[in-house]
Amino acid sequence: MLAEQRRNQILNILDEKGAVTVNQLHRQLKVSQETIRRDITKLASDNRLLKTHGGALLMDEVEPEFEARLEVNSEGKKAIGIAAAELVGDGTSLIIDSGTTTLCLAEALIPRVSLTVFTNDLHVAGKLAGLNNNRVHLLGGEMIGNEGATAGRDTTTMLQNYLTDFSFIGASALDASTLLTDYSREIAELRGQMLSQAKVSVLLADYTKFAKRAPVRVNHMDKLSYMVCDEKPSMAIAESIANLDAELIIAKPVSN
Amino acid sequence: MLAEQRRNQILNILDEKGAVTVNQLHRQLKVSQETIRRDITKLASDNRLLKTHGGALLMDEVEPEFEARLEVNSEGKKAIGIAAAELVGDGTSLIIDSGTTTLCLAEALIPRVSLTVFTNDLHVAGKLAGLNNNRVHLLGGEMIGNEGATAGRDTTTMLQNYLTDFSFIGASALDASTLLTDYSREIAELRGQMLSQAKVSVLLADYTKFAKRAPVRVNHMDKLSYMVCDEKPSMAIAESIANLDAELIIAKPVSN
DNA sequence: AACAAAAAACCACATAAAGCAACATTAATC
DNA sequence: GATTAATGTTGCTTTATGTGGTTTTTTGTT
Repeated sequence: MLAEQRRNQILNILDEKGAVTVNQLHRQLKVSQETIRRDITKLASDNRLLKTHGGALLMDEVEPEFEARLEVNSEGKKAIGIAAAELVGDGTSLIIDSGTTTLCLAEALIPRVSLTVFTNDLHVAGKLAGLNNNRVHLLGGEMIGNEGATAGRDTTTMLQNYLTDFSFIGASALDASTLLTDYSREIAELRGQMLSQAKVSVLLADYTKFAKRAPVRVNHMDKLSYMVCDEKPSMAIAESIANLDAELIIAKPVSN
Repeated sequence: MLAEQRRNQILNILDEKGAVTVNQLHRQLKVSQETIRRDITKLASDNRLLKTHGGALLMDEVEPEFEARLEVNSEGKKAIGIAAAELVGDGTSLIIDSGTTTLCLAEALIPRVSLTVFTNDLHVAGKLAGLNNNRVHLLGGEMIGNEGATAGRDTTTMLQNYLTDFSFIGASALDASTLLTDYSREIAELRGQMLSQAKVSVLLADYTKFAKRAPVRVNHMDKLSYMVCDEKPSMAIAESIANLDAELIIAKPVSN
């Protein structure tokens, strides 16, 4: 039997049963367990099924875009969120950028009371609005793709009116020489402005963003006070951050 | 049985019953209590359920308030949304107000392409953004309560910059003499402005809003072109609408 | 409020199953 | 026949689960 044929058969069996084990397939298809594993790994990498310990499951249809991204290093992001939240006291004012890491920060800020929050992220806004006497302001503007966030001229214009105690910005790519960069001009400009509108500016970057570079540079990096990450960055990056007079905080992984 | 499969089953059982104990699952799924506990811990860390002493609970769904309100006359609101959407062609520009009725409109607008949308409702924005070449602009401003919407000075200021083909506004209360009224100044002002920033303005009001009065009046009602509702309103209201030179559209209930 | 008993949760360890990686073997392709 | 891709084998590592003992929470009773 052809390998590809066998993989199709795996999918068929899976469709019927909803779940299969490696052993089941090994017996039924008369190939070694290793081969079955390799098949499952391949099918999973093509998003045809869900690989799990011992076998595979049918994919349950979920919005892959946002959900999947949330899963990328979610432990690290949680840790960063918790560490960054420790900087924030009750009653302070914050700018919070869009993204999954900043969403973890928002999650960690739930216990705080009387926060004044400005954000361009719908999920962040939803998480903190109507809670503990918080005042949450959503930065208007054009919705960008499927991110659940706004950016653009309206966004930066509205942000100009507000000066806060803290700003927390996310990262798309960070390298030692160009520092922070982004894939779109709108987001890069917004982040640059967020940096310059707060007394204390904090960059949240998990290690998956290190040593990458995107086309548009983020300005005002000299306003940075802290960078929070989940792993020690390279010597070069650490030095660049130190040169900005910013303090590096390595978040300890959460134990759960 | 696969571990992951078992976890899914836990969620299914939980969905039915709303709450489960460790012992119950232990007996039903034939694994040790400790394993059940580990499953529950894992599921809880993924935010799939709420871990408690002795078992687990269903996560309280997003804002019960909002969900509950969505249920009030949802059939009527759906019908209104579909009828109102028929006014809208591809490529047009719209202002869409916040609320459950306007969310039904957004739902009904999903098949349209190349819309330019301005809205202060996060759910509406999320529903139409990143779809069919639409451009969706979120009106910034302060988040009001748990509504998932913005209002206030920033919102009206931003709205001022935009003139559209249509505006669709919701209703809190509608009676024959004062016409449209609201419970907060911010929302009343926003709705008034929405009315005056579009060529064609449409009021969406299901029958539960009829013959009610709230403290703050909505201005610019003379700009109204259509009112869409799910039941014939009283003679008095119909007359008031007619006096505004607006056309009354009674939406036919959807059959499903 | 203080206490005791029962239930549940937690922890550390043991074991079995599954996964992984390197290498060997076979089959297919040129 | 040489090269490459696919499969199988083997030894080691990781994960999942159960067990027994200890600690914490809950609950009922003074």
